[in-house]
Amino acid sequence: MLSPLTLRLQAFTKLSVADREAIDRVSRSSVRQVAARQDIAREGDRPRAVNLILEGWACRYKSLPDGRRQIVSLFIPGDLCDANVLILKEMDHYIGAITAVRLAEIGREQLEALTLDHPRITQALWWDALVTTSVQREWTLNVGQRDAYERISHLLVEMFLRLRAVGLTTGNTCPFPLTQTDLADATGLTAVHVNRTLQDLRRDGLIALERRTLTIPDLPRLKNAAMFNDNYLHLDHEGAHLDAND
Amino acid sequence: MLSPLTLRLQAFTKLSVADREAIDRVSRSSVRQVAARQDIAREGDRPRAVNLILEGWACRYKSLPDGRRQIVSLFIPGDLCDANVLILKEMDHYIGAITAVRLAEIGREQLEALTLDHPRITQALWWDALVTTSVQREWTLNVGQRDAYERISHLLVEMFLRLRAVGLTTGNTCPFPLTQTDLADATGLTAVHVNRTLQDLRRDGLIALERRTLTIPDLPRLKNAAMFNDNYLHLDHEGAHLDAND
DNA sequence: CGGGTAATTGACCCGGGTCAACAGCAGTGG
DNA sequence: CCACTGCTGTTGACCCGGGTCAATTACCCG
Repeated sequence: MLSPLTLRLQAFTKLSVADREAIDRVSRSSVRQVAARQDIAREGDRPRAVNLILEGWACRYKSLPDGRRQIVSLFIPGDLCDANVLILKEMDHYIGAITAVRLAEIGREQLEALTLDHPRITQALWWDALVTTSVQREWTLNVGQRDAYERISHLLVEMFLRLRAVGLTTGNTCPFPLTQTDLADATGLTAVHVNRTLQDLRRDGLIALERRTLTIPDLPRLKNAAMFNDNYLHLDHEGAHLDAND
Repeated sequence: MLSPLTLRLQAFTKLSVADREAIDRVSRSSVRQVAARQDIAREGDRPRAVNLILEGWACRYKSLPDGRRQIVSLFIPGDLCDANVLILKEMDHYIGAITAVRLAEIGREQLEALTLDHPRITQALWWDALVTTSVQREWTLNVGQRDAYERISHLLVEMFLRLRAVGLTTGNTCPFPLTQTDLADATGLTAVHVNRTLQDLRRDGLIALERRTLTIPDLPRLKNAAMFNDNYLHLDHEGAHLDAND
């Protein structure tokens, strides 16, 4: 049973036993529990640590002075919410817990030790950072060009695939704790319209979504509706040439 | 006269003479000229080099199967269009020239040599990558939450500030080579609506824009209209503690 | 001067927003 | 066990920001 972070990084490269143990050690170091709907970090804070999500869902969000709010990223177990990798002086966004969250705070020294001793992990963390940015670009496309039906479909497919990559799906089902208001904030729609669009998706047999559980009866069909191209997730084991030989 | 990249990185940290010379050397290594409106890199390509823009404007864009197109980033002199820093296997987006562009292709070996010998540059490149991602998040917010008037204002302010940081403004004026169609693709609006909104901005005395030249008579007022918060550009010399001591 | 790209305008329409009421359900305390 | 509270989801009526379509009008460049 591998940790979610290990599973995630292995989408890029196979890690050695020593690599995996190092990750496990770091994951157990400084664990923090955050209640649902609480902020994990605030805009204006000085970044203190990289947060590794161990359990639960979180998000990155930004807001405008008049209260409009945009969720710009979602985090699931195995995701690093790089609090800007300790280079930037000040957070320019919030990180908030959606469900109750268990996370590991990885300090600067630990991170440096980890990367110094484990070049494959360093590479894998780079991969992780690049993929995160790539996802952010896809979100810009999503919000900028897709209509409501495509946009919500796209988000659902993305989360399903990301959850599957860390072993958190069961068949064609996965947990989906976002409220319709959250979905609205993530897609740039209103909660009312999200509600109506979800009903359309259900009517068309593309999804079932109830009690915070999402079922996708026919993934290719939903992908199609979303114009989903998974190249931006870079899940195809691209660092194979670096694989540990054990 | 410092190169745009040096100027840009100095927003983060002061570089030593040796650092600057190393950057200059790399900037002169493998220079390529691309005509306006040509692609610099294509989706599906294997990334070959990091492209450093020396002159002209370029953009990163993604498109949907039915032709809808989203410009997700703009590049000006001094910007690195990391072609995924050579870790990812395949480009998930296009890079296109807006004007004629002169760029330097920085290969893997050169990049490694540069960072190995110049730790301050390594830090500065990290800063650059983080800021790029931060800008991407702000674009998601922009397209997701701001209305047309705010959205276009925001883009204009951002580009003005970025140009100013690399010495390419003159007073309250800067070059602005985007067509209204480009602006539309970058903001998720239609060209028709961009046209009408620009007229509103002109009527309100917030901008003058003609012959590819932008003038901002009252920057604070335009910032205000855009709900612009420049924290996401991280231009405040945050790596001061690393400054070269010469 | 001709041809092509970019900007502009008008008429009309629609996806999605707004407002407001209400229903379902979980948790909480008595 | 029940009443209360508050969040989440749902629905209807109506409206508006921005899209669509199509026709002109600059403008640029060879």
